[in-house]
Amino acid sequence: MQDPHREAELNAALELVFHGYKSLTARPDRILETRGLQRVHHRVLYFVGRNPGLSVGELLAILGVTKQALNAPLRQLQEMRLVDSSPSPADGRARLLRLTPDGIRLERLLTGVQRRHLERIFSKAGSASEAGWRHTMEWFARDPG
Amino acid sequence: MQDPHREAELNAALELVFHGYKSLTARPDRILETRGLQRVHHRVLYFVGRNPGLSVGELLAILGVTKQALNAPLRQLQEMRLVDSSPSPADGRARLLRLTPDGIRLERLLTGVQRRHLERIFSKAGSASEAGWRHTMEWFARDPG
DNA sequence: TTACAAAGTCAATCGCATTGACCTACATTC
DNA sequence: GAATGTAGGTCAATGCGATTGACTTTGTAA
Repeated sequence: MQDPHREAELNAALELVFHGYKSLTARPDRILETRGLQRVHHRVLYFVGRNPGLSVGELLAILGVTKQALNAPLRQLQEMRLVDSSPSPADGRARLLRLTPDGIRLERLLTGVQRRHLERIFSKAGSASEAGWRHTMEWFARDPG
Repeated sequence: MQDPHREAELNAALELVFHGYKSLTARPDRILETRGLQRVHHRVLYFVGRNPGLSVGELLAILGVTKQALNAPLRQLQEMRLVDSSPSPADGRARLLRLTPDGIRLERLLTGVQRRHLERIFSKAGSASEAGWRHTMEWFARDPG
């Protein structure tokens, strides 16, 4: 990092990443708050919504948290009738998770806000820039850090 | 969001943002941990490093936290001789913050890891994709959410 | 039958933030 | 010069999301 101009460009890029993350979660967080829920509940709703019928253990692996961390929020979502669990026919120990109709509605509301936000940004940036954005972001997944 | 294919693309984009944020902080966090420091300390070092001589109140505004939240980490950084504060000549109430030589070294280590990470990704993606990425990300700053 | 695996729960602790209250030092205004 | 206001610092209580550790129940598999 000899070039001070390049260094400034990379600093700006860093701030763009942090700002992007923050602005994508701000709106859903406000909606969650009105229902007494937090970010973790959205994450659960999102992944259960994308993977209906997944087990608790699979969800833990996706979220990368301990079962103790998941316990309270998941129980709360079940008490609120947003998530439903039933024993697996294949393995009676495993509980398979799915969203209830209310859970589907809330998940669509929360994630919909985020998708519309991204859609708005992509449409302003243009499809060529979107392709470059996507191509760049995909390299993150290939870089262990 | 009628088009299921577009919806899946936007979901993928959402996950890319979250993953990018996580992977950019993972390495610095490991370095911080070896010194008994956390994310908040890096944020302070970064902004003091970019804006030497800024006041505590200005730093609070940039970070968007309360003075109580900043108090402990800032004191710790001063005790570790990474940040230095001195009364403003213009206004004796205000404390102006700057990094010490050790603070500059640690800040360059932490942020350097992140810049090299981004640089690696940009060089793999290519400069056209980088331009599209940047152009897209800049729209986040213009969108109130 | 014995051993292992999936899930759930209780307790203690930590990190990072909040609000509220209060203090000192210094500046500004009247 | 006195009163008021501002910058900063600190203590206490609290919330939330996470951790590790220990233990139980239920069901599967060797």
